Amino acid sequence: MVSRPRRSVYVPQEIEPKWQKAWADQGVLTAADSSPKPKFYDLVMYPYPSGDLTVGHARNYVMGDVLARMKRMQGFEVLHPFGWDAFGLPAENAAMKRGGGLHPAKWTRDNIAKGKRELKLMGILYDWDREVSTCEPDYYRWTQWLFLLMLERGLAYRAMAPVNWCPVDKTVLANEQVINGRCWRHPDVEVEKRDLEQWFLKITDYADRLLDDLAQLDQWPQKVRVMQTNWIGRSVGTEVDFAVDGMAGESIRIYTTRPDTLFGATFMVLAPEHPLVERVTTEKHRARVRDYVEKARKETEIERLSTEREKSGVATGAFAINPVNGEKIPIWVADYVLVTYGTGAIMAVPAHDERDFEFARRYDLPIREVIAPPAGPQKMLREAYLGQGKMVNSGEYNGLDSTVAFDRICDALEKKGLGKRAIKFRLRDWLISRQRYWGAPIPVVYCPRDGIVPVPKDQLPVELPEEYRPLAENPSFYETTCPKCDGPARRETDTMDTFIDSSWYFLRYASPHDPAEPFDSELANHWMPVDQYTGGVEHAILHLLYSRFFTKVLYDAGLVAVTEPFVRLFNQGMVKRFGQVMSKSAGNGVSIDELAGSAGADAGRIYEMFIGPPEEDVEWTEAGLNGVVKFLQRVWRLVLEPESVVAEGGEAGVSAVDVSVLRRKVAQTVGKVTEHYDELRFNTAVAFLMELANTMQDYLRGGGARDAEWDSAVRTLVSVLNPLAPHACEEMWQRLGEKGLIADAPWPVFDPAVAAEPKVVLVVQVAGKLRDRLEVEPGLSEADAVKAALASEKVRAALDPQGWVGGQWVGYTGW
RNA sequence: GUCGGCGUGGCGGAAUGGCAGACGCGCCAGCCUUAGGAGCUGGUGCCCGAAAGGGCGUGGAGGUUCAAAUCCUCUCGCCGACACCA
Repeated sequence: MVSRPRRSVYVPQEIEPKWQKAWADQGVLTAADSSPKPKFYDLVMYPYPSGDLTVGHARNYVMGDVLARMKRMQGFEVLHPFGWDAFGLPAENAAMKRGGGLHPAKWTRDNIAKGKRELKLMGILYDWDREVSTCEPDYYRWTQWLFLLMLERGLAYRAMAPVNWCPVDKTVLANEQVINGRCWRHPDVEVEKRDLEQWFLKITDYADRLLDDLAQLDQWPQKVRVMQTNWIGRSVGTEVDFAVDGMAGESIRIYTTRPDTLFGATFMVLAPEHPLVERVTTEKHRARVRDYVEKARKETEIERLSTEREKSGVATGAFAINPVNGEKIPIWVADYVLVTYGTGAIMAVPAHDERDFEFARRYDLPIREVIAPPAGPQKMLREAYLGQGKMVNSGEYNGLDSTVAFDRICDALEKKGLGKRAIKFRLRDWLISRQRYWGAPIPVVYCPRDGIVPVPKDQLPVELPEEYRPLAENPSFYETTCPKCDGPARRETDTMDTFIDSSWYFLRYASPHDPAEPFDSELANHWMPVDQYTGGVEHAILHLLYSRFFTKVLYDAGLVAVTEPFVRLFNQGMVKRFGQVMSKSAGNGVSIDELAGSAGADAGRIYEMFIGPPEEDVEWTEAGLNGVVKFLQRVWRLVLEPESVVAEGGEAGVSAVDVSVLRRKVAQTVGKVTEHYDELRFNTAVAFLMELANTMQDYLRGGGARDAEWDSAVRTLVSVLNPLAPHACEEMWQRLGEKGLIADAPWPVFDPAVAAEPKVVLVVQVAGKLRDRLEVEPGLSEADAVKAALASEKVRAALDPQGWVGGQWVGYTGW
């Protein structure tokens, strides 16, 4: 049965396509590079074109769109671009897994087309003229160019690195593709560790700046800044040389953050990969040490780094001399020491380090306390004491505070040339080589005569061959000539990590078609920095750290004027359904087509904003969506058919909303909604709009005239609702007889004088308890307020018999 | 283990030192009816009460304050990140 609307009813399907076309035809969100208006760069993290876009993914795009539309109405020239992180393992894997032999390029481009259509269906406006796709040669040409820039600046280098290797596929795997130590495609094949020469970027050169500049990012979530701080992991300590006993000239350099515990070192530990292991090991211990090192190398990274596991190690038979007291201490090899951090060797102070303590207990090594806790020396050493305290068992330093001894010991070591202060970072250089087809080829050539030769910039891009097959097995790709000597040479067959593609895409948007350079510096400097960057918290470290690194390198190269790319960062929550993150593959996704075909894109947009706080994960429900549909329908009627709102038979007794209340509510709503959109507090912004609609309805019911005041209220409601529900608002705007698009209409101006309440409620508390509420003039003096309060029967009753608390006025609320 | 976040009605949530529960969902009662997955009115934290009114109430226990969901200490629970970085 078809329900028969008696009035013109809001039918989203009839209006949404029409306005989407109008916006596209009029280029509504096309950003002009030269505009007298102030710029606003509104960016959302571009996605992998994985083809499973749902209303869940659309949520953060809607956030960006609401802001873009408001900023535009407020008179900003808004840059709101979109693009595709189209290269990389996810695209390639998906092509292999789901595409049934489909070429990654075809698969990717098809998904881009699908995704683009769906975003338009949601009414999200991007400047599609600026769309970038990282897998296209006119994009990755510049990714390669930037790699060469890194190379020129000494920031790209080759080095041996242990990597995860799948013996069946004959390829390196990303960490994410190693599941329980096995290849994701061959669950019965264990991944091997291999040493391979790989390309790295020297992000560690920028560790200090990446850390220090976090302080400027005061509009980033605290959480992300803390995560980056921890990831960079700056520590202050000392390097100390321990001579190897009986081996003249041989010494082991260690790094410690606690030189004050030097007297407590009772053994030393080398990482299994430490180059001195072979040399210091005595004949008697050689076989056991070799076994141990061999075993350690076979273990996966995950096993090696597990803190759960009991520590293991072997003695080398060698001894070292503690430089502060001449003591002979044994040298061990143990895999709890990492060759990649510090110097790959440590002095072990079991009394004051948990890990050394555990190891000493296991192998029955001595434990000597050298820092006494404030409560005095521990009689029974049951656990390591990590804090500061008075020095004991430390020769001339005894009795000093350990924080003082720290510096004295460092000074003494430096004077004798046995050590020096050092700063270490946890951050490692960025391994960017990927043995994959679907990526930007690293633009270098290996020449037997000239060695590593960069491909000249004017010969870029090094294009991916059409044929989908490993580059290292494709002679027509790798067989080439040396750009220097013209002799036969071999191309690099590794491609770049996709995080490189995404480390600069926000700059390409400034001049996406520039044929001569990655971006036009002048335009980049015009649009940068990004004013609002919205995306998932899963990129808190990787993408955001890499982008910051790239920006700083480009700043140093004089190509951009900013040192930080993103002024304000926002991490939105995920949309769940039936308790699980919404996705097509999980089978709980709501597609954008479904939404547009039922409740409509506008209701979907409002619902995505109203569903909960933007940073929280939220649960999608049909009931919640329905509530928003009803709200939109009510607005529709208020705006277009106010006569239908007043029920037949009059509305006597309806709470009176007179015109001054209406006028005030409208002004207050403008103020609050503007503020809350700006702060991305969309859920409460929607609530304010609902309140306004309720007030307007009450006004009509109470017999309010549909005069100029009403007309103004209606237009204001439509204007401030527009960023959330742009199709419906365009339609209402037109039907109201307004000329032009509401997308181009000016944003209502907040007038605090109109918004001010003529009367306020003075809430009187006595001894912390609410006693009365009085209607008073706003801004009345303290004395008058007290007087008014004391005039209240209820207040006086509360005061008696104890009297006025403290005998004085302390404050009031409800202003 | 370390760091961080979060605990508020039946539900999503609002309030960031000053009226707890805005707004919405759901539910209850009623109205209207073209009988709908529609619209409207009123109610809806808990307890006592016919009502007026009173008491209690933001995971728990203390504390600071005239005043605490909000600040502090401890504690329980859930979630997230990092996890041998010397």
